[in-house]
Amino acid sequence: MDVQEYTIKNSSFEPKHIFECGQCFRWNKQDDESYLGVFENNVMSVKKENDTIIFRGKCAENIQKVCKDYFDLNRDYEKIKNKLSNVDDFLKTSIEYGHGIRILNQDLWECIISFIISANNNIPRIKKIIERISCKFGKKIVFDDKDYYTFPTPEELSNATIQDLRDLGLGFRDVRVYNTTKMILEKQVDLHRLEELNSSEDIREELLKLDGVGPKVADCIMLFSTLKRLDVFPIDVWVRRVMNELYIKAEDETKINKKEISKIAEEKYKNLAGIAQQYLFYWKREGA
DNA sequence: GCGCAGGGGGTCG
DNA sequence: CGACCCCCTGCG
Repeated sequence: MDVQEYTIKNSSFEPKHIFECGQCFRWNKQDDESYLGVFENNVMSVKKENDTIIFRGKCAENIQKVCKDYFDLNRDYEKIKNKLSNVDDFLKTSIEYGHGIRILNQDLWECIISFIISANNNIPRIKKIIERISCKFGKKIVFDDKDYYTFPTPEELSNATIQDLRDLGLGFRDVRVYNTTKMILEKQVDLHRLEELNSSEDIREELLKLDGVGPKVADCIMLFSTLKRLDVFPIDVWVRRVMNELYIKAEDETKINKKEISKIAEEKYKNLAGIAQQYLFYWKREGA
């Protein structure tokens, strides 16, 4: 397909907030402040000019449909923000700071592998590893005379040996990615069935079977992928830090029980805990 | 500038 | 609870 364009006006859409709140790894800021990314079989540029969002890209389907799905455009974030702002002033402040955040509907498989790679790792390196995996095992898409590469399908990634993965810089995560790819390909964990499960607990239980997927990674996968479990509350070092500062105030935050944090999140944020997490995370990491 | 510790979106045994 | 591969970052 050719290059397509689509524009919208939306008060809850800020490219910087969306792409730098830590949910995705393949969007990069360009010189003109736009963001360029590859997702599924699409390459896209997203630019905000005044109050208009301009999407321009090479898409496998109609760009409007692609954007609505991926950017979660049918969800009313104004309503969500109003609701969460009433919880307390901390959250209200963080929402004002990251008012343009949206939780993307990312490909489940890509999310699984990406967050396995994120374990005990830093973001610049995570991004580079994912880029190298895509270049080596994904499919090429040409956009504006430049080459881009899709994230490989399970079949495509199954061509990688453990040594291939090690050479791409995965470190000790090579075996985890290798095993998980195999498990998914052999349907020891069936991703299609996962989409049909109702309770987050049931989904988490399945995801935890995958090598390299622990509680934190499982929660990220559930929140940031098409599984869209907005009720889960991934707890990493940053969230632990901010929750301690705001509510718990323990001397040594590393000693806080995760259950204590989960309980507070559930009580305060209820079924929107995951979105609240993103506002808090972004606020803490970027700003305050 | 360069070299060297410190530590990172956690998970596993 | 310690190790884990790599390398990104900060400081001397």
